[in-house]
Amino acid sequence: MNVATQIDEFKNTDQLITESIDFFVRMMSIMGLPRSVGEIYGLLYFSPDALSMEEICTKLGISIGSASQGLRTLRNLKAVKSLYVPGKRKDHFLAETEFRRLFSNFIKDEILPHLESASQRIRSIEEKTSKCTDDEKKFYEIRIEKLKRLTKAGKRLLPALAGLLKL
Amino acid sequence: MNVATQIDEFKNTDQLITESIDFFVRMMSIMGLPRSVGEIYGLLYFSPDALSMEEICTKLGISIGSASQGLRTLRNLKAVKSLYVPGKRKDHFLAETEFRRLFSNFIKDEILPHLESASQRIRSIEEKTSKCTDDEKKFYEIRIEKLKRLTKAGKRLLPALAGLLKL
DNA sequence: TGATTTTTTCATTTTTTTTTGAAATGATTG
DNA sequence: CAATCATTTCAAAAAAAAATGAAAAAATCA
Repeated sequence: MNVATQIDEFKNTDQLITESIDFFVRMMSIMGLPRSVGEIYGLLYFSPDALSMEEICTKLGISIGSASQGLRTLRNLKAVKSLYVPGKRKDHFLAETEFRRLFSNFIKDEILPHLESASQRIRSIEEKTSKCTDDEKKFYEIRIEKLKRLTKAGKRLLPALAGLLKL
Repeated sequence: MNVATQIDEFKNTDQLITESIDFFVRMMSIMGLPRSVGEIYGLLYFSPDALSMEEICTKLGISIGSASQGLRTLRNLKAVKSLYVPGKRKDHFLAETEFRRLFSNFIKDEILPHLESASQRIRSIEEKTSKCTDDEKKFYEIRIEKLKRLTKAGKRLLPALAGLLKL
């Protein structure tokens, strides 16, 4: 294999990783996660070998602080797992490729808590209608009912959504 | 009705609106929409009468720029409709309370376009594997297949999700 | 245990997003 | 059609979010 071919192949894998990073940066940003989180996951997703935090920093050109925080986020979502590599001291990370689990964790951690507190807030709104006139009450109660149905539907549908992702 | 009662009732409705704004600011922020958009929708959701932009600015203490931009966003999502009020020059706004439509517009406008461009990006990733060795190719192809299934499932499930929201 | 390496934390800086409001544009009225 | 009022636009300011990296903490080794 000559040098030119080596360079070609290097560039090729490199471009593939770049596209992967681009893909996941956008996907994670839809979920409201910072750029660095998408970059790390995108890098790991197409890495055959587990990478250390240092390698992640070097390859992505991000700080150790970002890498540490980003890996924590991904670990919490169960989107990466750390792997013991014999003879090496550093932790090594692999992408968890089951998106179903990733999304169900995202929904559980980031969305459902909001829906829970939403239910409380609706109850608090409901109390505030007690002193209204009957006409006002009627108007408010219809809207409150809609909010209740919305949160109920959300709590029911969102976890089901993750379950449907049989990939 | 004495003054004390009037004040009580004013405060009561006021608190109700405050809670409503709080509710929708959080909900819209899950969808990645700015605070002001949630504020406007929260105010309109519990307003029996259509409000002008000026009234919205005054009641929320936001600038006309924010109100104009926020109303545009909400109009695009079909989350508010403007109403002609006879004898008045200004436009007046009412909340659209069918959440199903609101979410399906959100998915259509904000999520599906990303999924479309994701499909293209996956194709681009696929091309980059052509020069890899067979072993590498095998590894990459499995992951690419997973990405394809993910975007396919997304395109199928997300619109269905909005349809299931029979409120 | 003490020395060395790795990881986390968090105050500070940088970047990005949102808001503001004055000027431009558009709409309505007499 | 000129005058007035309403709305949009957009450059600049303010606020919020994310990234940085040095210091602290934790883990590993000999």
